[in-house]
Amino acid sequence: MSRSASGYHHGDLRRALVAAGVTLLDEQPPGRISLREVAREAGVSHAAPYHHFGDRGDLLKAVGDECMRDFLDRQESAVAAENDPAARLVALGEAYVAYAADRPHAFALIFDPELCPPGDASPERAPLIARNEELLAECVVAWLEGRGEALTDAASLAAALWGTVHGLAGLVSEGHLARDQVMPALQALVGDRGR
Amino acid sequence: MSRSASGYHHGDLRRALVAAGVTLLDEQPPGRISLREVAREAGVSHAAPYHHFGDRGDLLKAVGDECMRDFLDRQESAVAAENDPAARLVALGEAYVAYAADRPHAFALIFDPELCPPGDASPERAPLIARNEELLAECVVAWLEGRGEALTDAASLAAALWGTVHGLAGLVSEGHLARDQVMPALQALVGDRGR
DNA sequence: TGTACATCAGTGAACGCGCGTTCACTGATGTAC
DNA sequence: TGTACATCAGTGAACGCGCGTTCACTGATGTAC
Repeated sequence: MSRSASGYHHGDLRRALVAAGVTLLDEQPPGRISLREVAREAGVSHAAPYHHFGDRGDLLKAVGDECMRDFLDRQESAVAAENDPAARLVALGEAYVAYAADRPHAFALIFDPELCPPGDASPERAPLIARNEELLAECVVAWLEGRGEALTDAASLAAALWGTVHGLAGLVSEGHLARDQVMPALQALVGDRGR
Repeated sequence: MSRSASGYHHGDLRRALVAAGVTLLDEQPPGRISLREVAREAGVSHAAPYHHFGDRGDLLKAVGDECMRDFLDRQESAVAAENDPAARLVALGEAYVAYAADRPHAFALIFDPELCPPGDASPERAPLIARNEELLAECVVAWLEGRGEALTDAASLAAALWGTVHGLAGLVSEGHLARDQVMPALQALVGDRGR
């Protein structure tokens, strides 16, 4: 069996390195994670990663892709767990903010314009980004329909609400807002206020 | 005249170093700005800053304070230029986003939890933060009053709208949203939609 | 007005450090015969 | 089944770099007499 569990030499070092990077993000901001430290965490020499990634930037991009996958999965699950359109929208926001609060450095990496420039997303990542925008748009449209409102500004409203959840996520993960202020804030905006 | 224009030795190196730091933020993210580079930019030896700041962190905090001052000033001016409550609120948001778009690295420094931890703001900075939150709260309350709405959730709504402008600012400065999508987004949220 | 002295902002050499990257190598694996 | 060979993932030494910080110093300024 040529591709057994412990595979060629290491098994699947590429995957192990990405996992090590994700682990390191528990403790440190992405800008401070070095290629050498990732290799150390994976139990491998500091030159080994060069057999799987072009350079430090490529490695961190792959780590960012992995985080993005997780981030999107959590939003999908949260939305799927609710039926009412307003509740689905709020659930998406809550999941978005919860990820940033739980994994602030992973969240920072996903949106870091230097390490993960949105301009040239990898072929792995581009569909995840597209799907995330689609998911939000679906939630916003369903919510407007449920309220019997016109869909004229749906796109602008989706942009504004993306801003809201993104900003609340940033403020919480940066320590400017307490996590328990988030739900009331979302409810105040999406709730019955402007019936 | 003992405290003349070119003062003691350098004049006012402390101020010059902060200004140099602000200049460097035009080109580089805060995490990559070194104390040595700031000294170089100010035309002084790399040991000189230690006569004015305890370490690199203190220097960057002072740079962050200066940026915060500028950031707040722009919001104050934008709000003062409008009379209608809704227009004032939108103007605040626009100024907030415009700052992030024009000076993304300065914006990042202001909110960087490592370099400018919100927990221990300097005596210079704390009142600026307080004033900024007050300014936003004033605008939200006036806007609600103008619409004849109750002020019950004013605080939560202010938090949500802070999230919105903060998030739009982040998304624009990180390259996920085009700047010209911001005004329509703000209008869609604050405009007449939910009359 | 002149002189001796104290102050202290800025200098430049030096330190130790971790980093990204390169490179010749090694040795385990898979393949051909 | 056994042997010779090719492949290539991982190694460890080495490189040059910029960094933060320390330290003895220097020299211009301000002050006391």
